[in-house]
Amino acid sequence: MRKGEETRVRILEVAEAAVLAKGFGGTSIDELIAETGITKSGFFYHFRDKNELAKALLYRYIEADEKIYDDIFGRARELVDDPLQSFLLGLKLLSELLADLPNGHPGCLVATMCYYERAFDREIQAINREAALMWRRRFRGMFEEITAVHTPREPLDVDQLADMVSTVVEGGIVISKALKEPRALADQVLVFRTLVKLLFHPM
Amino acid sequence: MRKGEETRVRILEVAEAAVLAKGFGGTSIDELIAETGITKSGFFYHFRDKNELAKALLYRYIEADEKIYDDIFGRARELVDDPLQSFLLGLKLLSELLADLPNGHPGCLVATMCYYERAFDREIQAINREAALMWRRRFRGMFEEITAVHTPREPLDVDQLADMVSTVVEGGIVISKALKEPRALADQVLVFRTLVKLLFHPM
DNA sequence: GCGACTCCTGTACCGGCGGTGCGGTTCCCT
DNA sequence: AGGGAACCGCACCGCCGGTACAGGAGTCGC
Repeated sequence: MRKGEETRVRILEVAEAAVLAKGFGGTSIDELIAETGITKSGFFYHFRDKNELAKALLYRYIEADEKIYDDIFGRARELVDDPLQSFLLGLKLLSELLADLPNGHPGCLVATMCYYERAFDREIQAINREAALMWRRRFRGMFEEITAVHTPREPLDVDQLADMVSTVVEGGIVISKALKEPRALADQVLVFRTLVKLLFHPM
Repeated sequence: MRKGEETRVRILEVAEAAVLAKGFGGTSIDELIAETGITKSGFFYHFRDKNELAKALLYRYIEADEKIYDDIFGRARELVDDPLQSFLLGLKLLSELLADLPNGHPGCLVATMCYYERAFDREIQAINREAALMWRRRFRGMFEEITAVHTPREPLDVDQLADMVSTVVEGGIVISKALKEPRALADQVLVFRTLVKLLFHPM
């Protein structure tokens, strides 16, 4: 890794923590450069403006997020053959991972950007939309495999069912933060897991 | 209503729309007073600082939110005797209400404040927590009534089940905003409704 | 060894924003 | 007529995002 790349990553790390804690508008560049140990000029060498910082943060976050899902559900796929059982195991692993976060989930950058909407340019909104669509595609694929083997007790649109995974995670993060109960998120994932299990439970 | 109260409410209305659209940090006081047609001094006559504006916004929002839930689930309770059927009807009515919002759900202020955390004082965090607990109490009451009559096919904690309603709404809002599909929120509520129906479906 | 490029630092400056302070002024209520 | 509620007007502060530009240290190929 080149030296410039190192600095860039360091800025992004500091910025991600700050943005998730205080929101994007609540995070000042002065504060970021103080903690990173560079100057303002240095910051603007790496990012044209705050908007470009947001973009870089989002890309980084989504990439890491995708990797986590790849790992968890990939491992679940290896361990269990049946797509339903594999998905349920994946949710269990996800729940455990979320429960093990020391200070609770730090928050989702996609959600943060959603609640900042008009202050950003269209490109960021497009990235955000693409992230949500990636989640949808991922879980729709799983539900398609499941419905190929198991008949749901009630007919449900696979896209909507897939979105429900994201909904539960995003909603769980909000409720968890509001309640100041870090466990809540992991619990919500488990409740959803039980409901999915019931949906495909043989008559 | 006194004249001062009128102005105060007008500021709050303008502020709520702006905050939900651009986040709290992205909303400037100058912008609020321009749209409200008062001066900066006038604004600070009503609110000591931006923090107090946030508090007033939250109180107002939560009150309106509670009223909506009271109306919807109160009406559902009148129309149907069985607590399960009544709750399912309530979710249906809620879904319809959400689907009829012309530009989609404007966003939840509680969630906005969650993603702004450390920038606010403890009081606001406490109000936020209280809002989430109010939701929990409301829906736990309903699930207790339901479980008194119907046996769930899987044992689930009533608090966690109650939180699931808030989770689906909050998560649905985020996903809906990210996808730029206003329908998504209403659909997620309906998917949740189907899952609850299955949970209490007789064997 | 030289030039070019990367990766910054330093300094100066701008306008917007949150916020303070304080001296009016208008209008309604008693 | 007096007083408080509900503002207006204006001056001022420090922080923040952003611009502009000059310069310097290290690295690389030639």
